[in-house]
Amino acid sequence: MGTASAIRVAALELFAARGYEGTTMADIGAAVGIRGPSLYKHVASKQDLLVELMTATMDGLLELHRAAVAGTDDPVERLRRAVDAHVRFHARHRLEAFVGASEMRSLAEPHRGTVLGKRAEYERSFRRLVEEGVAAGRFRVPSVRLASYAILDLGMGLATWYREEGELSENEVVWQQTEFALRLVGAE
Amino acid sequence: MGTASAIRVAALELFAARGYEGTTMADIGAAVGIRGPSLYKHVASKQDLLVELMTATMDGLLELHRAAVAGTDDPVERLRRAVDAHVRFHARHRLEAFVGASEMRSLAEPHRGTVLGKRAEYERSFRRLVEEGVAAGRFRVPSVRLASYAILDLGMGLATWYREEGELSENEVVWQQTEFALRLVGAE
DNA sequence: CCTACCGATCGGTAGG
DNA sequence: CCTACCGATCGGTAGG
Repeated sequence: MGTASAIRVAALELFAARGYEGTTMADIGAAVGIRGPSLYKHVASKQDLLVELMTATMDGLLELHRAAVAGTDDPVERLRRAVDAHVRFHARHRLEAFVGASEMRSLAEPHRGTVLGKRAEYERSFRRLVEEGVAAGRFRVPSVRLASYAILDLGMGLATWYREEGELSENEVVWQQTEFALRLVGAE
Repeated sequence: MGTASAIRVAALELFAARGYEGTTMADIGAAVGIRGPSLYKHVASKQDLLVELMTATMDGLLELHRAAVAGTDDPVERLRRAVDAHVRFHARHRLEAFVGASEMRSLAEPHRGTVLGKRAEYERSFRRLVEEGVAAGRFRVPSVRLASYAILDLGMGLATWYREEGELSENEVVWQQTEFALRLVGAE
């Protein structure tokens, strides 16, 4: 692993544990065995570390999402695959998801706007999946918007309590959350 | 409204918008029309503002929860009332819930341990409600723990996207989320 | 990759 | 409730 990527990993863990404002460049340097000022040979700034982390996270999530829903036309199966990708991503990238949700305020413009735009696009896509299922008579929900928020919240919440060392394997959690999502929309 | 409570309101809004570390005592003072140092006539420290905010939030949530489940023995109705209280609290106290979830790391010991203990107690109580329903044959869930986490996550997520000015009233959101929770546990 | 350092900012205190 | 100020800390630069 190169120094630059070791720095990114250290920054992610520290941002998650202490927050962006609570993390110093000296902290990040110490985590990879160098002094704070030496970091500037590898990264442009502390803010740049946050920008890269948050945009890469949203890009990765969107890419997985598009691949997941591209394979089939059946509304139930499309939602199932989208939830699978959503939950799996949040289980595998807990820290990224947590930082992404809690450090939006530390992200400067114009990057903040970019990330918010991608997040809105992701939400719209999920809403469309629920709409398709309703239109096809396969889902029954009181509100499409609330149902899609609820499904997204299942995955985001997971990022706060899931632990790799826990008693539940990733596949078990993914399966159960997918089941919850399908129950939630009244899938038939 | 007294100065002390105006200060608490301002601190809550600023902690939610900029984070605890990103908020200065001068910011809080400016929000109530005084200078930073003058705050110390009303509060002990910046940390004390966070401690009061987070403990009061968890105490309020626990109190509402206990009152909600005390009125009936029917498992379905008990869960319905608990979810109602949970969702309503998170709709009415969005900022408190958001700060409570994102600023745990800024809370110093021993208060951090106290708040974590209360949160664990709250989670256990919800888990027990789901267990009761399963034991009575009224719920069908693959995992009691995951189902209760999922229900709790519905309310916590709401704190990030709910807006009082939005198109959905508090009662509508509460009703729909309660419906989602009951679907989630396969209530009969 | 380091030390030395700059300019700015912070929480909190002194003293009125 | 204020100004003046302390001691500490921060992100980033200079210069090697």
